[in-house]
Amino acid sequence: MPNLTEKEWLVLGELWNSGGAELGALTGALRERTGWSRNTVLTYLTRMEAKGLVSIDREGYPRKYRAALGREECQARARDSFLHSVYRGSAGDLVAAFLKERPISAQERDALRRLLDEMEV
Amino acid sequence: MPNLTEKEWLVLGELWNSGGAELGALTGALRERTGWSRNTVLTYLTRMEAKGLVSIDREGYPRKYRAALGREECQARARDSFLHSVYRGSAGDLVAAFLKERPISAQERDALRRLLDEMEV
DNA sequence: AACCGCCTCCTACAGGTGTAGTATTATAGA
DNA sequence: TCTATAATACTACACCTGTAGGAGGCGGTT
Repeated sequence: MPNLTEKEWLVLGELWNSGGAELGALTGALRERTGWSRNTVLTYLTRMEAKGLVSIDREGYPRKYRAALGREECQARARDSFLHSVYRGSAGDLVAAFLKERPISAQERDALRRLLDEMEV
Repeated sequence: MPNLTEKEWLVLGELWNSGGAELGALTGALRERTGWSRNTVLTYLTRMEAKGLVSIDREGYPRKYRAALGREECQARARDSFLHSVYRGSAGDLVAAFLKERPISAQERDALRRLLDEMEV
């Protein structure tokens, strides 16, 4: 499974949010961010099925389209590829860069501190 | 400038490391990770010049090939795109996911704590 | 039964990416 | 100066991606 494209993340994002949808609903949900025609959405779905990213339930009409992989799993793959391509494997540099650039909330800071403490052990 | 591909990161990585190189040296440096022929490397270089990623110094022969953008700059773009596509903008989630998965060294942990403390202000 | 609107299938097509082969040119060494 | 070798230029080609259009099927409404 190669990396997902930006558009594929959009499609999967809607499928994860909705837990699966029919074409019309999905096209509607994607309209704002993409402006895609129904046919374009359908092309994505069928191509993504061939890649094992989407599963199409062909019982019933209209079909039901679902994400074939979990969000976590896809994120994990994407992290790995990003870490290696962009930061040559240095997770510390990567995390520092994100933290420096994107101010995060106090709660998130605390959560991260707790995370660091747990790692201590 | 669209996102860099994995291979483009490899090419730029060598150019950043070496500070610029001639074709033979670059092909050699990439050989282990890619196995590319000289021609393939050259194709990357000329296409990447067209995209503004590489600058070709045509004074002298052989040419000198250099990265046209800084590593930091490219990483920043990549971070942004990754953050939005994969974590829908939630830097906290993203950082937590990297930390959970990749154990980092004690020094890095301390560095991150200091970073979090600085952010406090 | 006919029609309308959605759904699905099939087809298309341009531009990008990965990976060279071939032809030509420049250079350095014999 | 002739020549092997490296560098460059030009061309190729298959597969992927983005983005549909057209034709026909299905089901609910008159």
